Amino acid sequence: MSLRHALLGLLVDRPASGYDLMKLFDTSLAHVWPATQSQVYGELNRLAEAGLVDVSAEGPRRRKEYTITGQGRQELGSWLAAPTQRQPRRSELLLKVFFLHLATPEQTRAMLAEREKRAAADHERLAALRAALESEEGPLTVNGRIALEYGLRWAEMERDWAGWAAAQIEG
Amino acid sequence: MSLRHALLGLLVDRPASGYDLMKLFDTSLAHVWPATQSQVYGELNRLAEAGLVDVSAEGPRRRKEYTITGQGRQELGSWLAAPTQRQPRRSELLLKVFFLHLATPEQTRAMLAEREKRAAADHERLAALRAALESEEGPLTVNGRIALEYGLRWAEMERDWAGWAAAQIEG
DNA sequence: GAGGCCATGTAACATGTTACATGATTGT
DNA sequence: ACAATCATGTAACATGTTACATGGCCTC
Repeated sequence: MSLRHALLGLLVDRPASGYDLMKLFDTSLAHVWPATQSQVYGELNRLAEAGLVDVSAEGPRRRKEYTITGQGRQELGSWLAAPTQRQPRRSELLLKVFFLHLATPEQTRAMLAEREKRAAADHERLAALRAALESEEGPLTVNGRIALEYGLRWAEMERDWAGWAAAQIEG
Repeated sequence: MSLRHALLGLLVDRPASGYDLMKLFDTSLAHVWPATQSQVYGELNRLAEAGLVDVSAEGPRRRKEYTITGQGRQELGSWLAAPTQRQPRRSELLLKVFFLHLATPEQTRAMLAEREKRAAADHERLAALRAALESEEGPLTVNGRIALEYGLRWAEMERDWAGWAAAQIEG
């Protein structure tokens, strides 16, 4: 149900239409919580039905502008305060690791090397981004920096793990 | 489509019924690729229809025993060799981080502290498991150790990140 | 007047969850 | 005979993806 909270969170800043929100999903939220058009428009209707947002204005081209309600803010607040499960419960990578004995050592090492390469590339990309952000000011970038750091540390972890894992493979 | 590959992988070892496979999902694959009964039975029927498995025997209580076919092995092999995307594309944690400015510094620090605590607990649990596994022998545990190490490093990363992030919050 | 952007939606499909339905066989 | 376990499935719902449908408005 987090698409719902993502929409509510975006609507706190200012009222917006589904179209506006879609653009925000495609830009700022693209790497954190991607969403499709159908999802956004559908969820906005459900949100309005549930009283968490209101249609505050109608504009040209059937434009509907949504505003978050008090009930919506409350829902968002309790979501933010609630603890979050750690987890991608399903990992295709680890599933492959589970079946490693079904491939040759060469195949396995190649797979892990590929993974290491990708993680290293991601790490470099994010490190460059962090360097670029360091010169910028403003409280708006604090969140971004914290999220970025997560991605950076994760890529680093995975890169190192893949290297270590390849060394464990015998033969 | 990885449920399909998980089933094929399990069937390489030996033929099995849906019931047998469910038990394997609940034990060995529980943390890597959980699956429900409905999914397993449904996918097995689809797999048989696609010719990737055969019903090799029928037993008491309508038991159907499935065996992987040559085509099934081929499908499994190419899946194992193919590169895997890095990714949980959606992260509820990072979504909350994105909206951190909507909560008070106290709430934010509490949320991050909770996360740190959970990651630390997971880390300890896995470290104990690794220690227990160290005394065991056999090539069957190599995979398990590699997967375990991933979880361990991830928990460590998250624990440290949460501590660092909490320190970034002002006020 | 034509092309591009604004704007909202529906339909079909894939995957996964939860709950329910049904019954056979085995061991005590 | 009764309970536990074996065994397979269906139905309803939630979430997400892809493709398609429809049309208004603005600028050149």
